[in-house]
Amino acid sequence: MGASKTDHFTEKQNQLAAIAKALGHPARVAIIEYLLSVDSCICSDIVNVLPLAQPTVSQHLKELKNAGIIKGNIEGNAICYCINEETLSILQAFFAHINNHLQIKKSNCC
Amino acid sequence: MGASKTDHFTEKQNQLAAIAKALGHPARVAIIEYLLSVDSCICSDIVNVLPLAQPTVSQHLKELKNAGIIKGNIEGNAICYCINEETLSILQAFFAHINNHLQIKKSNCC
DNA sequence: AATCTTTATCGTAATATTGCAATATAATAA
DNA sequence: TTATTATATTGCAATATTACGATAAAGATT
Repeated sequence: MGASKTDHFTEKQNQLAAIAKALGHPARVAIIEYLLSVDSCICSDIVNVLPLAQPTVSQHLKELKNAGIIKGNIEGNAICYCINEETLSILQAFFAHINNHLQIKKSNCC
Repeated sequence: MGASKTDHFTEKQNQLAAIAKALGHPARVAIIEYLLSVDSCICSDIVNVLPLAQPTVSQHLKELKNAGIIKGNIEGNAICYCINEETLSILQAFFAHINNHLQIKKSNCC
């Protein structure tokens, strides 16, 4: 088929997968890292930083925005992008949950 | 094109993206959650738990294994899968890094 | 107004992913 | 040996992703 069977999974599972998926491209990781490295969150030169054409960068930004990982405000001529902590905290909570379980189990069969 | 331009990004960025990508499917999130819920890591019935055909589950397990998120040992007739903490800790470190930077900045322009 | 700058959208080609039936492999049980 | 059980592989169809040139949209500058 090609389409994921999202209906058969829980909302939480789909939500986690969607966030992880949005981070699942080096360009989008690079965008996040760049947003972190810049003092302000005005990022009008993000295209010049990435080794990709402007429409491609725009597409990646759109996906990060759709996943709720970044927020974008119109700031005159440019767009002001910054990281949405709330969304990333969902993934963080997932990892905390994993760690918690692994510590309880400590099953070293592998 | 369709292929990601991995050459133009750092190894770290590609590594983070690969791990996130592997988690970027609800079935694979469900597999991780199931591995956590089971006391032992002998998971011979993982196919019955997921709403997908056996070859599809096998494919998802392969991807998690390729990304280093799970480890699998042959255990007689079945396969013993369990979570690889090391790999997930890479993503955790990334999030810790993000949080650290966001706390330093506290730029609320969005 | 005319131009520049920045970002978004459209269209399209190349490639990747998802899912499953059919089949293969390999260890166990009868 | 002949099932049985558990997992992997192959092949293929449907769909999604990635990338970019061309073009559009919208505010800023001259």
